[in-house]
Amino acid sequence: MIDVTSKEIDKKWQMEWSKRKLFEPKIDESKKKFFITVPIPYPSGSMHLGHMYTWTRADIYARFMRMKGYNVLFPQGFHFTGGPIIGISKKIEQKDEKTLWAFKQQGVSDADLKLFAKDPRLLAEYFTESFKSDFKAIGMSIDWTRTFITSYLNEYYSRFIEWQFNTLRKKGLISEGRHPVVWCTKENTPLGDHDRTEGEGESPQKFTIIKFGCGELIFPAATLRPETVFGVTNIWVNEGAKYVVLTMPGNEQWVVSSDSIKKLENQISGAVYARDIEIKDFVGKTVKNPVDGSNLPILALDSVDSDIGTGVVMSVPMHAPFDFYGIETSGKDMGLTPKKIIDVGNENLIKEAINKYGKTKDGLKAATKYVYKKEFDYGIMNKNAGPLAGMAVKAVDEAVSKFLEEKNAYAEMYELTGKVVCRCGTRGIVKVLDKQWFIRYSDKEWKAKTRRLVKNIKTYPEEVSLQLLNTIEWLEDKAAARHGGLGTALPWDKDWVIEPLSDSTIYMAYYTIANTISSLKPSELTDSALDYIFLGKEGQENRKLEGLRKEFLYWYPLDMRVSAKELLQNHFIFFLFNHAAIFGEEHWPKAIGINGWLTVSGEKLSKSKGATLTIKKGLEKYSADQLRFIAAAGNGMDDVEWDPESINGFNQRISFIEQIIKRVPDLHKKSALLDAYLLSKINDFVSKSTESIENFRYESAVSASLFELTNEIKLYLDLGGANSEVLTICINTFLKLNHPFFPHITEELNGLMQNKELLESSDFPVTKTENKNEILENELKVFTNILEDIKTLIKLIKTPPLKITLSLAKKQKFELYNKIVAEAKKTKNPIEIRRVLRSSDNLLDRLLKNPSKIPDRELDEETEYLLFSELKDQISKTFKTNIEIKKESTEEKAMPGRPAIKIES
RNA sequence: GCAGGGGUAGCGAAGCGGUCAAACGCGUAAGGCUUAGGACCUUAUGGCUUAGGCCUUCGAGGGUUCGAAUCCCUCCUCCUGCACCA
Repeated sequence: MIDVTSKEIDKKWQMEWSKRKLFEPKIDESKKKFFITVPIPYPSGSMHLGHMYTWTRADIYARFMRMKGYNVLFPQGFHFTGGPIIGISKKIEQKDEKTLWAFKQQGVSDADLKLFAKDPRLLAEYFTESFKSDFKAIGMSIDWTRTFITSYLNEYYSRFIEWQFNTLRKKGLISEGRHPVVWCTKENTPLGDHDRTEGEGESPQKFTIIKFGCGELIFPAATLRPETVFGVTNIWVNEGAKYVVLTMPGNEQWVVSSDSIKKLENQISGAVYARDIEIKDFVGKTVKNPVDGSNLPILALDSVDSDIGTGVVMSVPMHAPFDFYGIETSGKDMGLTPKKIIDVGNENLIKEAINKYGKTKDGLKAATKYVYKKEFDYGIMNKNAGPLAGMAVKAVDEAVSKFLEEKNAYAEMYELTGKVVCRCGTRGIVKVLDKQWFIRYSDKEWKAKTRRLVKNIKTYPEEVSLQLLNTIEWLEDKAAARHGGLGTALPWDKDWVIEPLSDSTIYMAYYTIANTISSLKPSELTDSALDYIFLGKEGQENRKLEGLRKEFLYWYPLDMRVSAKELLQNHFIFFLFNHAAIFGEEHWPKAIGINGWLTVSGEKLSKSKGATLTIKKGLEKYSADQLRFIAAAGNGMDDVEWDPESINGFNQRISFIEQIIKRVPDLHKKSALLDAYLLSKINDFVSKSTESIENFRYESAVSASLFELTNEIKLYLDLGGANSEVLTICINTFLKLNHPFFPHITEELNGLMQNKELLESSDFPVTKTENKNEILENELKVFTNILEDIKTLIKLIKTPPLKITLSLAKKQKFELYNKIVAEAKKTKNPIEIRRVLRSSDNLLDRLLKNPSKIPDRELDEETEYLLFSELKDQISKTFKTNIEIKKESTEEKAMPGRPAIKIES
């Protein structure tokens, strides 16, 4: 018996493939090429089952295409670019317990940890090697001659990235500008989601500042709804808060809450603290409304949050519940006259909202949300709104800022959508980075080009394409560089390092030359040399570059890129954009395959969670193929649950096949119809399996090739089939169909079959239409149904049967039956069928009685009879009794596909 | 909030207008084999029946159709992404 969990078998075949260099393809003009990749992983920890899920999916495709006769390239590099490796190294140095625990879980020794603390590069290299050995151990058919790492640690790669950015810049797709980021003022770094203890997902939101003059001073009110300035009645401040004066560009003196100093200083260059003021002194004074020059009182209101915006708020009671309520309480006796400036077809919107949600803080918040949404969606500016009158609120944005600018009353600032706290404990703010390099993904022409690319790409599953197109719509400029972290410096501004999502967009092209590039010195890899290799720009031809150019032309474009869904709207979209910008249309990628996440007992495998389910640990318990059975867990983008118990099913099928292989030489019985049936039926599994693999539906593929196919062989044997020729065909088909999924064990069984050729070098099975016999398949189904029926009947009778008579329906009945079938293939509407057939036969009534059970499978009287006759002895044996098969029976109950059963006991 | 994808038996997962009580797998139960366990084999696994039958289900509620898990509308709920983070 083969030990299914054996690692020996894994190693044996891995060595065999490697010895024959089956995964190190060379240019071969006689073969069609197929180039497939998975995004480069970041080697900051061990590979876990979640990784394996994705890579196995790619490997299966690679092996499948290889068997289909393609010259397949499946390379794998590693991403060193970014901050975390350095961060982790630091944490180890600081002896952070969580980090140390996670690495010890992964089997890292204390000595190695010491090295990691000293040099982050050693950490990355350690896990690169760890990934590589895991990839090998689970049988990835990767070409390791083309592996590489990114960042300045690889001069060749850095040159490649410099070339990419120079090229983008020449095309006008790089720009310099201002950019708001969430920022920690203590650590002086941007706060990504992962750097926060609170406020994940919160982002900068633009506020308009409207400047209200008060003598020499300005009260800047921050608002999300500048159009309501036409309905402003007063200004709110919070008497309990501290206020200060800031000197702004143009020597303006702004009165703002002290909480907003840092924000404004970080956002508006030139903003400087001038002095403290006592806000109480201003309550009761007036400011000028920039819109019409009218005087508005400054009033105090407790609910004004000095921490949001500037701490100065304009009050628009008819359109803001807080203000409405504020006027009712604090501004009662001021004689203010609220003005309505937006019509939504409901005069009492604001009152109703407040009544509905209540006057508590939360109630007013909800009411605000409600009112804002209604007014934004349906509101029209009315005649009180000056130059905006008649415009939809939705469309008013540009006009209002222009209007305010003309009055010199406009400024802007950013506020967070919610509270953010850095890991260091500091409250996060929005900072506007003045000089930042962007990739201009907002560029209209570029978007159009990328849209065209996406429309021509094949995606699995199909919905991915829609998602990509939608992402193109909202995508904005992306900051492409930062300070610190590993990477490649911007070629024209060496202070900046190109950030990780931007230096990993076109490296698939680099694979094509990664194995031969060392024939050059990095310095020989000039922009014009790269222009020649990748873009075919003339003038740089020389013998050394010729070979690289050839490699690129042979392997590119990329035929398939595989990954999990979380990369879709970031990495993938950039990958597509950059290809559209840099490469000729003939080198645009062809297809994308996206999968969901692997969950284990309902939880997804993240880096921290994955620490306990590493490949290494998996391999202690299971063989590579048993683990690869993971890939059979799902079909589309949904998350899939991996149940280790299901491996039992895999083991069973493998040992079943092994047993059959051992028995085959002794089986020499021929059964005309049964043999023909199996050869016909096997086509179903070949086509289902092929189609499913092609569409990345591995669940379905394995279901067909591993389970349904063996079930069919079982049935064949149970019915007395014993033809070694037929079984040999079946087993060979089984091995080939399953080889992409379970390459090791199938090679082993293939050896047991004494086949000379490795499966890895064999052809993938194709359907043999000449063997297809649908009527026979239908009739066999009839037969197995009858067996079931007899079984239940015998159970009912409770005494052993003496004789069973099976009476087959008359030929005329079959004819009418098949007429119905022919009609049912067009429509199953019983009224229609009846109209066409117009027979008074009561068989018609019976068959059409239940519309959902109208037969649609063709049957044949002769075949039915021959099949039952051929298998007659088998029935006798099963039920230990005599069987009589009657043809052309007058038995009323006998129906086509449903012989009448008579049991004598 | 915006965009995309889901919600089917104890679990995983097919089906995407008509033999659907629901493929396939796991699990569970009974029986066989075995000294025993495991493995393996057989049978069962929505309900009610018991001469090959019927009924009810596919997140909830409506609608279209001779016919809907499948198409349309509303709602509930879960997953993913939303950018300087790999």
